[in-house]
Amino acid sequence: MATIYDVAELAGVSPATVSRVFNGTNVSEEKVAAVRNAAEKLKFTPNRTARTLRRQSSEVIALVIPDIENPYFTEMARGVEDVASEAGYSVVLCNSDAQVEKEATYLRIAIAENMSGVIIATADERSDLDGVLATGRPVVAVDRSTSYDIDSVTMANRSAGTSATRSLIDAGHRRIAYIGGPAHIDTAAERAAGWRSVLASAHPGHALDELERFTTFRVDGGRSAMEELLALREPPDAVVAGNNLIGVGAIQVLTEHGLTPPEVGVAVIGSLPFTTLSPTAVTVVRLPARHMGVTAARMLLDRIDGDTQPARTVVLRNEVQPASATRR
Amino acid sequence: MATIYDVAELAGVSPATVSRVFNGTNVSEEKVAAVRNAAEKLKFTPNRTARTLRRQSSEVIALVIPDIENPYFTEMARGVEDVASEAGYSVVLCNSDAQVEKEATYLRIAIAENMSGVIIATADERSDLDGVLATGRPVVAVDRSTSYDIDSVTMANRSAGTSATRSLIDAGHRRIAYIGGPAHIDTAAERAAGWRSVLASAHPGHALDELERFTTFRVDGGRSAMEELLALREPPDAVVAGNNLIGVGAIQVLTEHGLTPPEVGVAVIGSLPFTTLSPTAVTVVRLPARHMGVTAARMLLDRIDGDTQPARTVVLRNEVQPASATRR
DNA sequence: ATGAAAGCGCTAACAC
DNA sequence: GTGTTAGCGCTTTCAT
Repeated sequence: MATIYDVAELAGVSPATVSRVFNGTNVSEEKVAAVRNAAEKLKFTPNRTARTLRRQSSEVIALVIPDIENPYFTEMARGVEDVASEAGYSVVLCNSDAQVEKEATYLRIAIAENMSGVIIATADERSDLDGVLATGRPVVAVDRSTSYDIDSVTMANRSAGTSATRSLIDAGHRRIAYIGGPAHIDTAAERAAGWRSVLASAHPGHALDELERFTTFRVDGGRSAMEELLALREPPDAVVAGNNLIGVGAIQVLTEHGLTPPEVGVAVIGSLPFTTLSPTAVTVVRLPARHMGVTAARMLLDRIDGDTQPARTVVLRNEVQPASATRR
Repeated sequence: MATIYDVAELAGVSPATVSRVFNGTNVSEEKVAAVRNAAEKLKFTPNRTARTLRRQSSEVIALVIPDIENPYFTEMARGVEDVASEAGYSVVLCNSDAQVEKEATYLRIAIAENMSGVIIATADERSDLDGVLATGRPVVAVDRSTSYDIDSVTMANRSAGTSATRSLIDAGHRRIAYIGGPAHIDTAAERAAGWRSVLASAHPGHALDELERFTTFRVDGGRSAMEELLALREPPDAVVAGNNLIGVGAIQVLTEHGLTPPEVGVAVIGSLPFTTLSPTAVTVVRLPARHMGVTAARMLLDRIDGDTQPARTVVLRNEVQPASATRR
């Protein structure tokens, strides 16, 4: 690989001049031309590692998410990527697999590679951001909030829970269960709280506990919880799914039991990825995944550019698409 | 951030010794202890950028895929990631969006960042690997083959096409259409060829052209092609979908027209991601996405370790799951 | 506007 | 086994 020294020699200038040409500072027209020419001839690509070492920062941001196979997060990733690459940054996708240890490893890498910032959907409430923050790098939390005083982009989780539940009530359902992600993740807890509050006021005095299930944010979680609910002496006549994958699992189980929605009512918090269901059968509370990614990326870039205002918290709205609505 | 010099000073040794401790070469027990101690105290993390610059290679591999939102590719990514991280490598996921230009940008970054290798599902037959290959970095092609003489992992695409089509014939369908990805992508062409050959021998003399559709490997591609097919004066009674997303799109349209499978027969090449359909309604030819990623990663690591044998071509088998089979 | 030179943090000869 | 030292390729003062 050619270096700036090779280019400098061929162009008859100093390495510093070559560097300047590639960084857009004051160089005379002729020299610029000479350098570009030489660079072309040698197929020169500036070595980013060297630049990063020298500059102590690289145009790379880390996006740490708990499940790369969940379309919700890949959609978010697209949002991040679009904004970032527009600004000349690359995005490194890191899959923490919802494990704090893996997450920690990736954060360490982000530091060690001099990345300029991190956008993270934390694995857990035990996620440790001390290390990154100590280096002064900006960190933006997405999807889930943290106990740190940092920028965060979340959405109206509680209201997502209430909207989903209400649409089921409006459709005439009475015994409405909730299946959500791990109770210790704030999004899951908030959505459950929304469900609970609606039911509490609709049917005061009814016991809700046996209708509430906390599981993983994955298809198998939705499946097993739905099986449990169906095995109840008095099964629910509707269910709120706490995220897209839980929704898929729940619907799978219902279908297998011959209870295809809307026979049993289903409201999903999150878009049904690649659904093949009739769009009228299920209520969907669409989450602003992409928008979230876009917003987080913008905030992070601001910080990278030196913005020092107090930590901002952005809460995005959701969009309910009741079971009766027409497609798109 | 602390450097090896800081650690060296605190531990009372030379920087070289610190480096040795972190790279597992011969150092006396006491010094190892002293260094680890000092490192701990200073919260020292080796700076990878510097190491990379010095070593001229980094423990990062690039995985370039055309659609990060397609579960097929994320599943593959998981396979790559698992093998890579086991071996101490990180994986950078790059989304080419099926555009040769974006792909080229990422390949340039891979070079400029001294990454040690690339696994790529090319965007196109015009994909240009000259640059990376010229640097001597190993490149492994996955999913799609290339015109370069490099390791590649693909699967039995033609036979996937024939299996899918046969299962439809076995189920009693006669007028079987095919919707596939862009004709210039080899996987799409091969799968179509499989379909064509089965029909040609089953119904010799029948015209196939009007039943064959090439579109994008995305949901909207499947949707529009299915709409076209249904608009035919003599619509098909079954369809082979060339990939998972096309399958989703086709099934969506069929459902919207009240033709829920198996009313119209559907065979999908690729797993239906997060399907909520009854598993008995649709034939699925499962593709070894994860296995493909695993294999490619192993091959790449071999090459990184200096393996110089001639380029290998691995073709993986698929697994047919006919419409009547039970789940999982 | 341009060049000389120092140095980012690490590793790998090379000496001892 | 351990220290000394010379770079890896780039950017950035500081002179000129």
